[in-house]
Amino acid sequence: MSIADTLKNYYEVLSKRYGPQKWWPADTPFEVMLGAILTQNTSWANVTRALDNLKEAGLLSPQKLYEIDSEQLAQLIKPAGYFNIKAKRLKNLLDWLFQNYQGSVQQMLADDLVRLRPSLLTVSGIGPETCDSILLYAAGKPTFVVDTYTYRVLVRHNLIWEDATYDDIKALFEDNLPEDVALYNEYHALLVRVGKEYCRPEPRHKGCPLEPFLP
DNA sequence: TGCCAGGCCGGGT
DNA sequence: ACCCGGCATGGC
Repeated sequence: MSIADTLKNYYEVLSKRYGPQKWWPADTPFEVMLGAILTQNTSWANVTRALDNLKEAGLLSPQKLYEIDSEQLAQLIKPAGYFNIKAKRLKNLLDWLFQNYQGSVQQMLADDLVRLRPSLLTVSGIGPETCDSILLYAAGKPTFVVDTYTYRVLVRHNLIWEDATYDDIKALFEDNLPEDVALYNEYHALLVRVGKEYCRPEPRHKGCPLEPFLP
């Protein structure tokens, strides 16, 4: 069976087992952007507290966050952890948004993926996963998001070697699936879902069968 | 109680 | 080109 068929079958099995995942959990594209940084190596429950603080303070707008000072921002996002560094990273993102798009999320969303991605990756604090999360879930661009669960699930199925890079894994999906935003959206969410349940950090489960994928 | 969570950076080899 | 320590809160 081809890789394309295998990936398609994985998707079907996961989709039938878990149903629609309804990602990304946010009200606006801008909120997705903030959440993408806040959730770096952090549980989503802690991120929602930080976002609630910002929402209560009436700061869920580019202009407001651009104007607030980093120390004050850090205190508000404290529940998300790494609050000092994440406050700076949010500021870096806002600086980028104002320098390139006059602070307009709508302008940014309208830009092309091929221009947007390299540009966003120059922002300090935005690595490949955060970048692709913003592009897929906020901007609706066809770019596959890879995360630690994606890696673990694929390794467990011997679909990649342990030394596979982010770009290797991203290309595996993009080269073997139709370029479909809705599919990329749901597939990543499902990989996170199954990964949380079955793929604890190695080597604890090394060699264990990944039950949802068994015939 | 320690381990883990929807990573990334910067300095050292 | 890798490798690793640091960053930090909250749940189980």
